[in-house]
Amino acid sequence: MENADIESRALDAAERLFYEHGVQAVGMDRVRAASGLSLKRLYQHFPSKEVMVEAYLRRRDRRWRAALAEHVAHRPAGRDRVLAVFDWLHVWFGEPDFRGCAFLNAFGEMGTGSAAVAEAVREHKAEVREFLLHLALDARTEDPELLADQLAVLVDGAIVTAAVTGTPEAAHRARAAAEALIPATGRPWTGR
Amino acid sequence: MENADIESRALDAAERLFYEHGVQAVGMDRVRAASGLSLKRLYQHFPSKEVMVEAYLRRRDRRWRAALAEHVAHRPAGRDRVLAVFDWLHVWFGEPDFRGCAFLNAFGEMGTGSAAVAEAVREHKAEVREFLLHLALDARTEDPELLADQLAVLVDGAIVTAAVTGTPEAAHRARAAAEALIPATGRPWTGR
DNA sequence: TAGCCTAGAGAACGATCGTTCTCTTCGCCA
DNA sequence: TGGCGAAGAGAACGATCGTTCTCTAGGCTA
Repeated sequence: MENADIESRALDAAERLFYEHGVQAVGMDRVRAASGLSLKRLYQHFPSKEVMVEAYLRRRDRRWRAALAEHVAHRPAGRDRVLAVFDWLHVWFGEPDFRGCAFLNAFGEMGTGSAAVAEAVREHKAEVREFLLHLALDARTEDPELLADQLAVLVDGAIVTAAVTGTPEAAHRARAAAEALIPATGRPWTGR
Repeated sequence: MENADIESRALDAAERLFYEHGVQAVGMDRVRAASGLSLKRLYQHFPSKEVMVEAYLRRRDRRWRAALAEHVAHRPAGRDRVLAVFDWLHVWFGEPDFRGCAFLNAFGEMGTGSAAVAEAVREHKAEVREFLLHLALDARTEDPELLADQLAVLVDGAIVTAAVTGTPEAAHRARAAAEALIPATGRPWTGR
């Protein structure tokens, strides 16, 4: 078996378990059972649980942002594309295994205990904010930096609200708020 | 020693430890050492760790909402009072021991593992949303229910963003977003 | 003062944690 | 075919988890 296959299998199991139950609640033996790999092999590729958690978060970050980017790319650049972020969130919130933000959950658990995990979470949030900044720039808004920060707050707020309430409605509320933050000119990308 | 004193001492230690390090990362023996109480006494008042965690969350909920309400009560009812919520958040975010939302952190850790904890978190968020609804009603806004939902999203978004970034700036961004959501009439509470 | 009852501290329990080690099995090359 | 090296499963390690139990010390009553 290839190294990449092994790591993929391990992270598939780790992601499912860590995301559903939390990191601390899942032991390495449970990852072993779910992945079908031996403990020895797991520790060959991830020298400690902390490394595995970090790898889980970094892979999820790439996939999560890629899925979001892929979704909004289908809309024309500008205001619509910004709002499409919240449509994508709404779909995600409705998935049966949705359990909030994996990064915020991990940060809450291990933020003070693991610098590596905390850094991975910070980087994820910074990347998302960067992505939102690009959308804000494309929409030719007055203050793209401010809008990016505000969108980031709305996105995270919607995620945690949806997780706690158990309904995807927060995405619609956040979308409506975002609409109020973006000047609704007819063709915002042409300048004025 | 009175029962109330014992529970207070226990919860003081539990709150400090659980909030700083997370619930799962802190053992009962650590609560015992920090509180100066015996393990036996702790279990007399809290028959299990889960009960203690729930008590910690419920007491923190009361104090947190009381502190917020006390702060905004100093502003005149209406738009200013809504925005004062974010000023209070900014002060909170700047405190050295700020580590995000105790409820969201606990929910991420034990949301699927403890129904009692999950319920306490849901109730806290519902109470906060109810408080925001009262502010929205006092501000005579067009759609108070929608505004309350949006403010709740902004509040939670600001909290988690401040926790991850380590700066209180998110409160200002959320406040600016809230300003855009509230029609800036001269005296909004008079109707129009 | 003698005996009893409560409550204290913390040792100990079984389970499980992250991690390591042993022991067996299997495939490869001379 | 016989011997060797790598890799498999899972037992075992010490630590720590939540929880319970033991043992001792002290205050109250007769």
